[in-house]
Amino acid sequence: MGIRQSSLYHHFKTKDEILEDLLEGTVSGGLEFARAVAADATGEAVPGSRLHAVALYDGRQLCSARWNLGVLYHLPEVRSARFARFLEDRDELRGLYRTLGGGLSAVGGTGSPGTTGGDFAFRLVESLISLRADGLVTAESPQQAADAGLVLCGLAGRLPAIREESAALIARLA
Amino acid sequence: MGIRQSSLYHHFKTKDEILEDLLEGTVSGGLEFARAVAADATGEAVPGSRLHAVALYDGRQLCSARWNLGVLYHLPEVRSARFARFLEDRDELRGLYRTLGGGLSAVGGTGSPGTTGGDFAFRLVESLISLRADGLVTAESPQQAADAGLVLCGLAGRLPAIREESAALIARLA
DNA sequence: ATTATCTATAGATCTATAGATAATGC
DNA sequence: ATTATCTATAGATCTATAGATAATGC
Repeated sequence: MGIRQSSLYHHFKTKDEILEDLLEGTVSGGLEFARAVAADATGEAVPGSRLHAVALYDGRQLCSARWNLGVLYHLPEVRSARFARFLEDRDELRGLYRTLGGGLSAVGGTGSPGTTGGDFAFRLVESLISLRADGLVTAESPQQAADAGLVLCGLAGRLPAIREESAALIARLA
Repeated sequence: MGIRQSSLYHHFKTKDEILEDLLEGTVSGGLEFARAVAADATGEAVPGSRLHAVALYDGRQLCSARWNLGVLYHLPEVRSARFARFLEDRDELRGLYRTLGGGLSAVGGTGSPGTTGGDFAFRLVESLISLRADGLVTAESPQQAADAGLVLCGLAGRLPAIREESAALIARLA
């Protein structure tokens, strides 16, 4: 038995404040890493390596964190203004996926402005939350999700080189 | 103002029974269609067309249903035995995605037994729930999700033909 | 001395029932 | 006559506070 329910109110004013903290913890690490990758002057030798690194780092975090807190994303109260900070951070992260994905997509055919490969990569990484809730996550799940995201950017052919540079980026910037 | 909270208990015994009904409604249509597609003796002229049809039908349903009830999937009580029926149905649907996907994947390289294209298609379709919760669904979202699933089955090259046969399957079997 | 936990509980909210009232279908 | 809704509310559960007790750091 850990701590009593009421003792939490010594550290937090309200239940929403606890929730905000938990939610923030699910994005802060990934966002910080994504910012570092995007800001890195070295860039990437193989296009897509940076997106892959961000997706892999983020996915690993979602799968290995003590609790599967991504399941909280769908609580109705989360869409209220009180959680603006979390929502903005998650939105910034989505934007970085989009940017690093280069705005291209292997889907959609000709000139559809719609969903980019970066968007799909973001969604595939977040789908690890459901996979984990279903008890289906394996050690390879984050890697496979990141790989799939890159395939949807139309970069299937360069996956081996991308994986290599992605691993190096994580080693250097994480 | 619709109906009073207490009036619901004329139709349902408990709150969990209401929840079970709502959850069931999110899978029953898609599952029924997927069963029909899988059982259809005609088969498919182009591999992947049936998976595409199932994904498209399912995704449209998730995006156009009156309420975005997929957000209920992550409620903690849903993983309890009381909701076995819903969980089994959703699992059967996942299995049909896998079967129709042919067990192949455009990711994973050589001989990894892991995630198949069908699994990814299932996850991409369910990611429409989060997309809708974020207010980002457009008219093309279900089509793009289905297309992306097929790309992850390694069938990007045959997408135009697949789209065509998928549409015909939906027209015939839905 | 300060910070963190505990027990106990007030007040708010949620779930489900009872019984009255309204609507529907022979 | 049966089925569906409503109001009112009992009892359960949840949120947050008060005040006592324990742990920590000078």
